[in-house]
Amino acid sequence: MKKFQPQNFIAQLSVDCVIFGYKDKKLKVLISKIVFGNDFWSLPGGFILKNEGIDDAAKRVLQERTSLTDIFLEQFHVFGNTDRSNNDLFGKMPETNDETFTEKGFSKNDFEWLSNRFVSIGYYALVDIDKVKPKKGELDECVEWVEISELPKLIMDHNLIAQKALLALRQNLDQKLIGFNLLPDTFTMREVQELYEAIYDKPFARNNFQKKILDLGVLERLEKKFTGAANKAPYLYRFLK
Amino acid sequence: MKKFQPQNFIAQLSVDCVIFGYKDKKLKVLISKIVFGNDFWSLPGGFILKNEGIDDAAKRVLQERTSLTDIFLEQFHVFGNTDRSNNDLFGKMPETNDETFTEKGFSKNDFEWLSNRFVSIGYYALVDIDKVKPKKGELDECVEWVEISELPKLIMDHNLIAQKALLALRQNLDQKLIGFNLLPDTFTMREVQELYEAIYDKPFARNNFQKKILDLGVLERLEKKFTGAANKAPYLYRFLK
DNA sequence: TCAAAAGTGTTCGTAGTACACCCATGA
DNA sequence: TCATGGGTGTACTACGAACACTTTTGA
Repeated sequence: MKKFQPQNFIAQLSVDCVIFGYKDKKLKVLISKIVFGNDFWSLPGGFILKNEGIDDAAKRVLQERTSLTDIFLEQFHVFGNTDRSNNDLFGKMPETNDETFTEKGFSKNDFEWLSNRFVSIGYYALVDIDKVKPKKGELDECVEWVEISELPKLIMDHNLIAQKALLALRQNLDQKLIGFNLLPDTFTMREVQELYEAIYDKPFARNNFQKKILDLGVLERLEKKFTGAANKAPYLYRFLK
Repeated sequence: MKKFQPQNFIAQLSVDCVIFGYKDKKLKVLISKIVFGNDFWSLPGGFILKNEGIDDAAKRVLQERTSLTDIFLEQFHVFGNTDRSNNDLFGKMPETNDETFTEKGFSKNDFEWLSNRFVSIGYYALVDIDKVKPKKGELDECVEWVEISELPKLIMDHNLIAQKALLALRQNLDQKLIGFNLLPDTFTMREVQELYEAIYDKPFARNNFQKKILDLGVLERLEKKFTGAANKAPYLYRFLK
């Protein structure tokens, strides 16, 4: 079994990922409960190998949790306040509870390394939630999708990171046409609209929204989707390119 | 005299600043010739103290070069490819030319530290160029204002960093009203327009530009400025807040 | 025949663009 | 009186917002 080896990583520099998914008309974020302590939740994060690009490090973190390659991924902000340390969480642990961390294959040195102050590069990722089977990482107890508006208290400034990620997503959604990464391969116009409403947390006018999206010229209209409901069947669309 | 002490800094993490100034209708960037080697130019950069926020580190780098506090400053991108190292520049130097670096107060260890691979946080800053007396930093031979379109070859990916900074500046100019940081306290509308034209590298229609800027509601109209030229005297403006 | 939801068209107001005109200034 | 550059007004266009109307579907 592979062990966590801090000496392979750049010290005091980390990557934290805000992985967005969309389900049941809700925008969700993947969070993980960390393996030490009780009920500490965090964003999926990781460290950067000494000979690894930062984007590659983020991809590795994502792949570890989602098993997906080829994910839309973008850095959006660096968090570098001096109070960014896990000292409270990790630092005191060796004295208080020696057996819990040694039995999990971590040494005192590992804890000291982890309890340093870290500068963290924030990434956000957009995934088709149905293609993901969440998988826990090396330092995770478990991982879970949580609605963005119902995030629990996360460690350090991770709640702030998630908020900033949402703002970055909103800013880039229109100009970069990245929202379709959150949808399945085919979808109705209503589904696109509900996605946008979930992201911006505000309603859009149906007809104007349809016009705006179609005018982008990036959707292909496919056959109609008969839902069995007593109303006109909507078209299915596919994202081009 | 204070000596460069790598052990005080976070390893493999740096800050690079693109300091924008405006003069003679040209957008300029402050670059520095580094103290080692021949004719190696770089963006003003520095490192982050182990107990220093990243914004504070960038401020320190700026203050070192410009003697200004209270500068508009914003991170815009992290550069973290694996090929980001000064190995070519610093790594071979100890063997080839021992006396040049020791006489300047640097040790072999310093060079090894510097020749590592670095992840660098890019900041851009906007200053009133007339308020700046460029001052060289600890690792600088000299510093100089250079027109952005006439930058020489810089070390590593610093040319790319400067280009990305310009794009970030353009993106934020309108929505954040930051351009006035580049101008003196009072200015004419023509000067604002010429600044915008320098930044976007394209002409604007005079009347529409005036309307757009005044509609922002952030300028105060002062007395007229009589230049002695044979034409109507323009108003002077001041940026509010 | 009806309700529900989809698709499409029309109008209105605003913001940006292009064009035109007048004014102040000093030679 | 003239050239130069500054200030302002008007018409055209594009885009989004608000409103209205028609069509399809299965009960």
